[in-house]
This record gives sequence, C-alpha cells and structure tokens, in this order.
Amino acid sequence: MEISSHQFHLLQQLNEQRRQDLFCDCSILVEGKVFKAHRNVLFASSGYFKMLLSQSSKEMTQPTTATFQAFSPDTFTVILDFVYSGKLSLTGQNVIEVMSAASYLQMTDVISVCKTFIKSSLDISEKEKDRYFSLSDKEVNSNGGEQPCPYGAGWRAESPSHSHSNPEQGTCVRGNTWSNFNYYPAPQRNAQQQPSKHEQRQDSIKKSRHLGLQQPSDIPHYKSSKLEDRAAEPAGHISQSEDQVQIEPEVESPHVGYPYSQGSDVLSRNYPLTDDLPRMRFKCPFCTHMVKRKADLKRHLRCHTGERPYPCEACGKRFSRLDHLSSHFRTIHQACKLICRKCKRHVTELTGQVVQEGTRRYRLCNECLAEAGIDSIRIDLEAEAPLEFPPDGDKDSRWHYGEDNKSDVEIVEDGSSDLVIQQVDDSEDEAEEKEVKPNIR
DNA sequence: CTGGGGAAGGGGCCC
DNA sequence: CGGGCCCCTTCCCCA
Repeated sequence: MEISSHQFHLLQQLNEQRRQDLFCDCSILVEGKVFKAHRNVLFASSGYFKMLLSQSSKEMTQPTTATFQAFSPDTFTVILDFVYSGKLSLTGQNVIEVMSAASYLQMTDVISVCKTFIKSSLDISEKEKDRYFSLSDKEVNSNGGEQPCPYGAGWRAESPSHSHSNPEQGTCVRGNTWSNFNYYPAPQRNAQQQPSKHEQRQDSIKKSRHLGLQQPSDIPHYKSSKLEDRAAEPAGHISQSEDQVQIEPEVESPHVGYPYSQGSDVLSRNYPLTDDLPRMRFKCPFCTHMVKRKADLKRHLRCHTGERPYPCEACGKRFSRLDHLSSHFRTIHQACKLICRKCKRHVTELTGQVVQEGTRRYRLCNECLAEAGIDSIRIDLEAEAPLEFPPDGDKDSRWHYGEDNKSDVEIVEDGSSDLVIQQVDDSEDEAEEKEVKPNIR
C-alpha cells in the first residue's frame, strides 16, 4: 500500500527543517549570502553537489561549505526552493541565469523546464509578432492599444493571428510572453521535449555554421566523448554514475576543472578547479560557449533556439539580430553600396543609378546601364521615397517604405532583364514574394 | 569541378 | 543592457 502524500510531506518537512536551520550540514555561500541546506538533499538533486559531496564524503563529520560567484543569490534561491519544494519560479528576467546556474549545478530537470519556458516564450513571441504584423494599418490605428507597425504600411509579410497555448500548462497565454512560470515536475513528462517550431525550422535550415554551435541533437554525441574522458579519469576521481549519465542527454555539464564563472567557484574542500577563463561568467547550457555578459548569452541562445525576431518587411526574411537585419536591409533593399553591381566600379549619384529588381535594389554605372539597354529605369531614390532606415529614436517606425507612393504606382517588368521599374501595390506583390521567398533560408 | 564574390550569421566589444 | 560596428567564417551561387 502506498501513501501518495508521503513524498510531499517528507519534502515539506525537509524544507521546514531548512527554514529553521535544523540538521543543516551544508552551507552555500553565494556572493556573500549564506544558504543552509542538507547535504543529502543537495546530493540527490544536483550532479554538481553529487560530485562535490562524494569527494568530501570522507569528512562527513565536518559541515560542508561551497561558495559560488557564478550566479546571484536570487538565482540560487530559485534553485534551492525548487530542490526543497519541486516548484520552480521562473520569470523572463531570471530564466537565463537560472538555466545557466542549473547547467552549472547539473540539474537536468531545471534545465529542461527553463528550455521549455524559453521556447514557449519564443513561440508566443513569434506568434504575437506574426499577429502584430498581420494587422492592417487600419486595424492598428483603430486600436489604441496596438503600436504602429514598425515598418509602416508596406512590405507586410504574414500571417493570421494566433493565440498560444502553453504546452506545459495547457493554459492560454497572451500578451506578456515572459510572465511568471511555475513548474511542477511531472514524473511522466517526456525527458525529450518536442522540438519547438524554431528547432524544427532550424534543423531544416542548414548545417550548423559555427564551430561552437551544437545543435541539441548533436549534443549527446558530444557529451559521450566528454563522458568517455571522464571515465578515463583516474580511479578514485569523482565521476557520475550511469544513471546520472543517462538522465543528462542534452546538456553539456560543467565538470571538474572546467571553470566558467568569475573567479570560478571557490570550494572550501580544495575542490579542484582552475581559473583559466576568469572573466567568463555565463555558460551556454546548449553548448560549451561562454560569454562575459548575460546579454551576449541571450544573443547567443538565439542560434540554438532559432528565434528570429527581426523580420525584413521588404522580403519577409527573418533575422536573429537587428544589426544583421539592418545590414541586410541596407545592402539588399537600399542599394547603399556605391558600387556598380556589374563592373564593380565605384559609382556616385552622378555616375550611376539605382535599379530595382523585385524588392532588391542595387546600383549600376551609366555605362553598364546603357550596355544593358535599361537606362530608362532609373529609380530616383529621393523622389520615390526609398526604403529607409529610421533615424535613432524611431524604433517603432522602422523602415517606412514610401507610404505615399506605395499603392498608386504600377509595376512594369522588363521581360528581358526581369527588372522592375516601380514598386507595385504591396498586397499582391507581397503574396508573390512570399511564395518564392520563405522567411528563412 | 573550382574559384571568386556576395550574403548570412556568429563573436567580441564599444558606446 | 540594447544597439551597433567590426571582423571573421561559412554557405551559396555563378562564371
């Protein structure tokens, strides 16, 4: 006969003991703040503590102290509360640091939940954006709560509006995608989460470009070699059990001698850590990459999540970074390069002209224009209200595409050269564009 | 098949 | 901390 509430009560009792500092035999110092806990609970919850406490198990009579500078006391509070209650209090503000800390502490469940949280938020974010961009200006303008489309009226890319159901909780989430997120572990939950649309999409995009970019599916392979390394360590050295190995299929664990925090972690028991990268503070939970700033980690994480929050309103292509979008826009849609596309010579407003081909704009020198017999298709950038990158401080109205002209010009295609003389009414052209050009490569 | 150029995308870092 | 710039690598297309 099994009493289902026993586990809950046991954990509750342990948590109560922790709060009253009863039988606590382990102190964790996080940036000056002391946390009391039970060695056996930490051992059972964290691969990191398992290693640490295994090593120090010979000195069981002495209290153990561990010091961390890799994360904040607030972050560790979230982690420790989860250990003692099973409830993980995630917010948009803390999720990255909690995930980073959980990665360091080798707490697979926490990492999975953080990943789910991030992915869910990104899905919502994407869909909210899609919904946002799909609103017509009329709708936008008529709704005081909506911000104006950052690209103005033209070049809208997609798509019908969505609401989003949180896969974990089954609740409908709208609006703030980074709202609080409490996780209650479900024993039957699949260890391997369903890949988000971003992951699926990214898988189909192309091979990993960067050396440091480990797709989640690649990681087990990578880890196995790490684990082999670990197995090859001298007998007596701390290593993880097979169980531990099996429950960590996705995330590269920080291991002994693998510092990533500022000053690394100072452990009172001569825990063997080196300090090769003293300035690196944030470790990517998906790969081995480390960065100094949380913002850089956030940016880096997009290459794993596949998040592309910056759509080009001209061609629909999405980018993970604003600067890449800006660069793309200037190069492809604004003909900013003062170079003849054909002969590669430098051109000026006088010696060359801007040619438009679909949504693409580039420059040709007068000679090449004449040679191609397309000298009559000059696009006067000044007169035609070009695709323009907004000045600073105009974040909400990026790249208005000549709203005054967009719908009343006609498209004239040059049959031989496939060149477009003027931009056509955006609604039809856009649909056409979408068919040929998916949002991502 | 191969080399060159353009574009995308990732990291470092400054403001 | 976000924006943006620079540098570099990788990929793709085309001659």
